[in-house]
Amino acid sequence: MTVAHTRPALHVKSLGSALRALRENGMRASAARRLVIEALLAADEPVSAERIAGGLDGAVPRSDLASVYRNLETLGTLGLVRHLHLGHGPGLYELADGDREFLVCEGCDAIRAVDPGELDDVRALLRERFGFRAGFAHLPIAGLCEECA
Amino acid sequence: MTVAHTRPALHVKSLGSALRALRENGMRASAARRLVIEALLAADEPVSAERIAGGLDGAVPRSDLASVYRNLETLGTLGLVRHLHLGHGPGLYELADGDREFLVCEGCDAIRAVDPGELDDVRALLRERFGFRAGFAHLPIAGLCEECA
DNA sequence: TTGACTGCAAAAACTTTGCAACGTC
DNA sequence: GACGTTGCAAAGTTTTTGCAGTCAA
Repeated sequence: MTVAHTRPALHVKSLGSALRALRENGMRASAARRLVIEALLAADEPVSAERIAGGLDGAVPRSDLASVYRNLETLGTLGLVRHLHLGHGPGLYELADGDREFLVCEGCDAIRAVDPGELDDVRALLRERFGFRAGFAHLPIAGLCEECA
Repeated sequence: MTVAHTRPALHVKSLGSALRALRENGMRASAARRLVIEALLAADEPVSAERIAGGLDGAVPRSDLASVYRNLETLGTLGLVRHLHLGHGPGLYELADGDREFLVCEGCDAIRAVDPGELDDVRALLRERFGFRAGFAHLPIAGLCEECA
């Protein structure tokens, strides 16, 4: 693993483009990796490693959990996959082209996904005040939704 | 555990006030609970359950890890203790009167604590735009600090 | 005296690692 | 053919649970 830790997201649109990105970085386009990418393409929301290995309830073939973790990590360092924590429970993963950011309600656990632009002035305010570049894709904004407040 | 899940923070200033809050809610002021509260008073930063049970390097007596977890949970439902996640690693705990909120840099893992008022207009913006009451004490704002950006 | 609470032990939940066999380049 | 990668098993880390005994009210 000689790949730099932080990379710009690569915006994967298809299995093919992801496999190409792997090969361009000197890694192999193995069957196990194909499966992880297919699962993430099939899921329309962030999913756990366990769920990917389980085949997303039949949407893709089941696979080995340890390999799934290893490949999520590998794909992450390439910038193809992003790791998220929405509340408790296991870590979740999504393709990096899903550029949404998240608000989670700590009252009812509802997750609201918003497009990146919608948080730009929140980001601007934080940058101006603290010199801090905030991102809400890995860690969401936590709080209370309208109903729970 | 018949206590409501969400409560206003109780602002514990001393061991005595915390024990009083326990008794007023029909719970017992046991030695194990005293120890957890003493540890949190002694720590000047969020600490893990493991570290509390370990006695904070001699600052307080060691105690049983399972009981520490149980009591952190209990004190949490009373609003005396808050549970935080700053990055990876174990969950952290602090007294609820430590009302600071956090920014964590995902580049260098630096944690910056800020006073609650400093994020009020970020909060106002989020409330206006999304009807969402954000809080950054349980989950911090993640991003990149000035040096890492 | 009563039953909430404890400490210990065991297990559950999540993730990582070691290693021989395998499959991609 | 070389070696990156896999699948299985085992272990690591963090948190929860069961239970008989203990202690606060």
